[in-house]
Amino acid sequence: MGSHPQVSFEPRKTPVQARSTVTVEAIFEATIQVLLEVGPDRLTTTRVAERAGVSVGTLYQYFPNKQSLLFSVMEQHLTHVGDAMVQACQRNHGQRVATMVESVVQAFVDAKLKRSDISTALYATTTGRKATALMSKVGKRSQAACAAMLATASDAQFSDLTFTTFILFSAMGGVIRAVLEAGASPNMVSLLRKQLVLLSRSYLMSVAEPRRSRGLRSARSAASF
Amino acid sequence: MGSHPQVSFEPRKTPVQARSTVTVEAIFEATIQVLLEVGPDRLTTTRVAERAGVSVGTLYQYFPNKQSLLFSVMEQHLTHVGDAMVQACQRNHGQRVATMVESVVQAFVDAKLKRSDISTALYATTTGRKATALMSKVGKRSQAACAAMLATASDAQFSDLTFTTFILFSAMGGVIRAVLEAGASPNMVSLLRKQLVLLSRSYLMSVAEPRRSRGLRSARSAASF
Amino acid sequence: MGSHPQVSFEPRKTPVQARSTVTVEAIFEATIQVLLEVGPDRLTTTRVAERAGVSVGTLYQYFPNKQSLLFSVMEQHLTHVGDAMVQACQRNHGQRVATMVESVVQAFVDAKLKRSDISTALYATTTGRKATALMSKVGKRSQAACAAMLATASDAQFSDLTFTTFILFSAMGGVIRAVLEAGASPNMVSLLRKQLVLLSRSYLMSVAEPRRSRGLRSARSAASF
Amino acid sequence: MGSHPQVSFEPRKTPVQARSTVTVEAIFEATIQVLLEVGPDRLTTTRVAERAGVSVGTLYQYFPNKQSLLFSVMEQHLTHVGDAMVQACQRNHGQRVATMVESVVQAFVDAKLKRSDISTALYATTTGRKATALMSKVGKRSQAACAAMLATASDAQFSDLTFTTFILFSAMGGVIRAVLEAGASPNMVSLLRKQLVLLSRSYLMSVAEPRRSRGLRSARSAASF
DNA sequence: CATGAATGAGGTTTCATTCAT
DNA sequence: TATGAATGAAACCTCATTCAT
Repeated sequence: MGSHPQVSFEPRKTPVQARSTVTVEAIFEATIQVLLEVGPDRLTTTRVAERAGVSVGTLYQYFPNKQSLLFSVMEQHLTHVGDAMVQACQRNHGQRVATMVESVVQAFVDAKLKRSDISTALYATTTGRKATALMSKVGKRSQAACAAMLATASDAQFSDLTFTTFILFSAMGGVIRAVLEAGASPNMVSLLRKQLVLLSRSYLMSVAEPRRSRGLRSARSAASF
Repeated sequence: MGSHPQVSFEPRKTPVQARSTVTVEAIFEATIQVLLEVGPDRLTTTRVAERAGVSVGTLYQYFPNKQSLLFSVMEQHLTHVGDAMVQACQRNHGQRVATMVESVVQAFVDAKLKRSDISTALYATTTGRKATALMSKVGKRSQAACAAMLATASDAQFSDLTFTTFILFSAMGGVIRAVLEAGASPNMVSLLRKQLVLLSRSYLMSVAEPRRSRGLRSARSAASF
Repeated sequence: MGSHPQVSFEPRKTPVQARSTVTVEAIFEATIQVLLEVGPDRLTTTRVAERAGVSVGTLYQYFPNKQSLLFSVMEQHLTHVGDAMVQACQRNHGQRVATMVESVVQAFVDAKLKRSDISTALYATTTGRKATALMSKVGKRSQAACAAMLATASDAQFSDLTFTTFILFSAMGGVIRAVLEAGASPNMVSLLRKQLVLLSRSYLMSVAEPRRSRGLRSARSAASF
Repeated sequence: MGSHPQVSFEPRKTPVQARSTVTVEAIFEATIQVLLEVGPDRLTTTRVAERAGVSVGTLYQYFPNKQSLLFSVMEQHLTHVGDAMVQACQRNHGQRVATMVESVVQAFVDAKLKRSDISTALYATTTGRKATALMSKVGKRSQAACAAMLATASDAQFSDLTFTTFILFSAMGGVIRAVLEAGASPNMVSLLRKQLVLLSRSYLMSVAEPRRSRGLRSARSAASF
């Protein structure tokens, strides 16, 4: 069956000089704006260039084709989100599960909402093998960091963290997406945080085994909520 | 910000005659196939018609434009899934939460996986306000049915079921999507079912209040998993 | 080293219906005209379509790309010329060399000059591997026919006809090309014919061995220099 | 009919300084290479500059536009070939026709094959009035030199040398071109030389009148067929 | 003088949609 | 009603050329 073949993709030149960096940044920003304003179907390279205040030619100096532009924008955003997640996870090694969950959810929601326009714009762009692969790759990185963190939980232990974090992140991702697509109002957001914490914590606890080594009361009973 | 203006949309004629139904069905099927084979960007009405074994002209007899075709395909699929969900919910009024969860997850996974090709194909098409609106609308129907069901749970009661089911379905949707995009292998699927049950049950229990009226053991302690 | 990669090439649909044939013919003719008027560098598909009185879209229904259009025009012309040559050769089996030469030169000059505009136009298009390959292929056919004919000459025999006819045709081709590019006036043309006959006949006789079976004076000794 | 208008053309500055000469030479060489690697359609000034190890700007210091670059490359090559021919002709005044032919063919083949890559590359560039005119002009010079030489032949005399040499050179040119395009193998080349000698000599003898003053056997009667 | 980022006109190609047959 | 040839607006992308640094 099909595989939606696509083309090269590597950005054409890495902008080293100051002017170039500015240009590329403007193009990125313009892409988001156009995406939000007219939608992905009617996003044209000309429109993006126009909005960025450069000529099409300039755009094509940095991106070999339209796909690569969209891909780069996506990559940048996902990398930002991923970085935030990884850091949050690293900061919480050794904590109790509840604390971990709190931090990770916090980081996730913050990262997504900081530029919620970008997140929203990109949902419409998640097309094609490359995009899926990228999302998956970046997802894996966060999940791995999270798994590493959870392995150090002081009050629980897990048997298949790779799969568990995959489920966890997919679920969180689905929820955030739905909320953003519904148009997130501020108080919706605070509700969102709470629910994501509940969702994540209860799921993790339900798949956890109590940590026996400490000879204390079962971690499970500790999570007596 | 923008609003991605789109065009008319209603299917052009209701296929009452037998032949029409066959034709429309062939067009639907062809759409899915083309979507999977060449991707949404390169899906053309001509290609779909060709694959369906009719001429473009004929296609345009049943759908006023390309968008309406895609919209109809999506609608049909989502309606199928929605129906399955609603029925599953109706069948489980008055049951215990655990039973409800089991049934709903079962119905959801079955519906999505029965034609997982369609689900996958459509993820690539979820574009534009209309599509989002449709998804939201169909989602609401299922969520409402689910909420109605949960309200009758014999062992728990919930305070904000509208919001709770929204979160629940978003989470399940996110997980299924991730699994399908990762390429669902059969044993991945059975794992999926179990995890979705865990995820859903633990979340619901964590937001439930025990049903006091029946004077029985607290529902919460019942969820002692 | 390089190979000037090119793309597909097969004409897109074979025009079976009357209308289509007319359209394709118009496009061919328009191509020649544009080629002659503005030269190959400034030949654009839009211009060709315009001149042919159809829309660009129509042009692209029959030719997948610009190259394929030019290629087809070339192919048609070369095939015509080739056919003429082959027929001339077949008509002269068993004749004396002088007669053969006369006929072949006649056919060659006639074919090239009948639509000298096309010949001229195409010289500017002989670019890329495919084009060279086509010329070579069509050339080989004529050369083979000529070789077959010469093998039956009543007054001479040849040892390496493949190579001999290759040289012969290359030489004739070079001369015709030069004359056309110089802008062939009518009396230039009649001179051309005579010189080509001289050139061809003297070359052939100089590489011929006398046909011994007839027991007459050796043709070779006649070519004493 | 059309006239393929083109632009200015004179190289922008005569490279007197040593560095300039080196640069220009590098650009010439790069042009050939690019021509051979990607073909004339995809030859870009940027690519040539890159390959030459200079910036586009620099290239434009020496050539006012792309055409002029190609023209210059062609001119240089044709001038080389032409010089070689003229010298060969001058060295053979007063010789017998057979000797003359031998020398001229030798010079021609050597000149073309010394840088057969250039010859091949340029076949793809022979486009536009200017180019044709240049070829014609350089051709005329060689032909004139050859005519002058033939006029001094010790064993034959010719009535219309201008036309005769035109035919002769066109024929030789056609043959060399065909051989180069077929991909000249070394032993093909040696065959080529012999055949060109045969072709040229027999043609010249067939159009020659015997030189009566020397009272020898008539060359014409030898061409008895 | 050299550089190479920026320009933007213009070329190629696609594809939703119509309409005469 | 079905067909599919024709349409042409509009998208993508290239590349000769300039000019500020």
